[in-house]
Amino acid sequence: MLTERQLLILETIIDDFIHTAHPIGSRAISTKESINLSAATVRNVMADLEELDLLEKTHSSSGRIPSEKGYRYYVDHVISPTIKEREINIIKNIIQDNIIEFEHIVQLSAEVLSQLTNYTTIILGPNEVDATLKQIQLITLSSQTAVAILVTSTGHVEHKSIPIPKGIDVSDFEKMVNILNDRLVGVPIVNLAHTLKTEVYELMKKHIKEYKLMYEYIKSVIRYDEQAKLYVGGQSNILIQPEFKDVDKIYEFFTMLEDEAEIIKLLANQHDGLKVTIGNENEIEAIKNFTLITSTYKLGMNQLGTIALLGPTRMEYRKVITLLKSLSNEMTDLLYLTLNK
Amino acid sequence: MLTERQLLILETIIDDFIHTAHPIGSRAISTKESINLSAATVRNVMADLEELDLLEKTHSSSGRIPSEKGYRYYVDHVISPTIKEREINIIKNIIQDNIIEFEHIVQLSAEVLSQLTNYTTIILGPNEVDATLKQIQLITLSSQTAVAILVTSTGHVEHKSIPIPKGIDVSDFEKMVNILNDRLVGVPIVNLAHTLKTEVYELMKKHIKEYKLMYEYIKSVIRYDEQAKLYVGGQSNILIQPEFKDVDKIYEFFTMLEDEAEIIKLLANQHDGLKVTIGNENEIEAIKNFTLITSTYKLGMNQLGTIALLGPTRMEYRKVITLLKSLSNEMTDLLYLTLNK
DNA sequence: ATTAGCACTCGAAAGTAGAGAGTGCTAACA
DNA sequence: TGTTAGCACTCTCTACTTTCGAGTGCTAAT
Repeated sequence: MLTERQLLILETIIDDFIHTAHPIGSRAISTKESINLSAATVRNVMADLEELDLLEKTHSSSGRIPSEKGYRYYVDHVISPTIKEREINIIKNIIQDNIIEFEHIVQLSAEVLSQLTNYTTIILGPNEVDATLKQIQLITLSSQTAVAILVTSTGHVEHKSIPIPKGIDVSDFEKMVNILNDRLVGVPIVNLAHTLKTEVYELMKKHIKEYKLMYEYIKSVIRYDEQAKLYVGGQSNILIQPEFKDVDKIYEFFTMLEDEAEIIKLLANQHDGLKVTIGNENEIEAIKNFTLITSTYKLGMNQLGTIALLGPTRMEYRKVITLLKSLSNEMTDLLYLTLNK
Repeated sequence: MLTERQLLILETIIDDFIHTAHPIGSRAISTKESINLSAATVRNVMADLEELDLLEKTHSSSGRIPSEKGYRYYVDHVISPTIKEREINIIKNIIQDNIIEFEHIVQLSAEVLSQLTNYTTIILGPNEVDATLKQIQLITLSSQTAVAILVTSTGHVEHKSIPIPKGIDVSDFEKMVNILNDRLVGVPIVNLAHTLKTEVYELMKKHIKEYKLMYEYIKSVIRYDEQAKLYVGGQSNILIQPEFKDVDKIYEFFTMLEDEAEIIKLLANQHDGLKVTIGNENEIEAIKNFTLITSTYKLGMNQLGTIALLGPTRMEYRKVITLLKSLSNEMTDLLYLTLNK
């Protein structure tokens, strides 16, 4: 357990470093209003904190910077969320003024969040595992092309244009749509293929001429795109941070962001609530120099998605955590309001 | 008009510079197999080409680099598209193996193009000005929320989730959908609002209880999102280019890419066919250091979209132009095949 | 326990020197 | 007359050195 003095100095150093990105010396701390100690005394405390692995030096005679453990301590013990009403209101207003389209809200939130924080925002869109099929439609555009549209109970719309194989009679299409709507509506998205095989196939045999061909066709239609919607906002913000002087680092960062599969994996596994992962605590190699803060937003009992902020370990934790918490609450409320009443 | 020798040397210098990004000296040119001249002679020719503003020096005793005018000359006079079958086949195969969803094809093409060229690809999706409404649907998710789905004749699907205002009777919804499908199908997308007002409004008066409320509601539904689909691929590729040593430049570039409105403006105004815009020929300040190559792809008579490549003025023009031409042809063919037969 | 003083360390910035690539010009050559 | 070899000159790039200052740890005094 740290003494009060140690805690005060640790906090002051981290706060300072978060804003300057330069190592903090003992003199700079001792001149602070809140601290009535000489530089020498501060040096002693700093040495203690270094002994505890909460601070580091970049070289033998440099000032101190926080270690990852230091940040962790700071996040766990020091931060008392000071709510910045102004910024939260910005988000509230923007969201409420734009109740138009669900996915639009998510995107917008990402942008606003990124602007307010100057970090990169990643939003993993609604996870549809619990959704059921609300309606399915096949619309023929020409004798050779059709558009398939699937609507889920959560209001998500999936569509594909697919060429109609030769041999399938257009008149069979309507029959088919009726059968599908009769049998598949209400079925969980993830079970569609299975239900098609067990329940619908026999029916098709009776009513559809080229039922084998049609079956293969429908199978490809309902193959639900597992791929979650990913939205990344404010990528360029990361370039403002002074730790990105190096083009190699920038390249690494952007390449990482382009690997959607990896990011989805990263975000999909987050548990409920807010989580801060600092530096090497991250499992993915490419972001071991970053801090990732994730927060989930929900609809009723079903987890829907994840909002994340990605920035240097030197992050404005206080501000960011407050904002993120408030945003995911706001979105949860809003989605609940929009979709569930 | 340039002499044959001048042309040869200009071409050789540009070719070289495109790959090395370093100023080219006279000796380097004279040792080339294709050139049987001494360095001194080459120097004389180079001085002539500089006089013509086709080459530049970075400082008084440096080698030469192409000027923007030089690139322009190179693009207009020198390039004889040497088709790289291998790369074109890569694109062909990828496109043909994935005839699933129209927008998917566009995205995929952007990715492949970016990988093959190492530049940033921007694709401006289908411009739907000539499309007509194929079908409209309103699906109620709950007593308070509905999803509206619009399908166009080109197979484009637009959807929105919209809260149902209090006062609208759910039973009126079906009537409404019937009226809409009866009267709006076949109407050009851009005229929907007008037709709704002139033709549908009167009908609504007769059949719908809260027709005023419903009218406002439907109006918001059919407000077609003009916003074209923009897809940017391979952003990080630009970082490979040696001219991007400078973080400021990188920042400028990415900020520009994030300004979608600006980019859409840039690409939407392109005429048919392939167009190369070098450096200061670009109207937008932020890309005056870049070359933009655009190519349109079409469906029948209607222009559909624009594919663009953005890279340093030192660009592999030969390769890029060939690829882009072939890709837009390929996409034109494919879309024609998919949507129009 | 706290602080002032001091010698020491290290990195960042500025200055210096030399090497190398390239040019333009002149004079010789085919 | 067009081409080439030779040479002095220019400018950048790199490596090395020097200097400066911020910061530390230790010791001794308060």
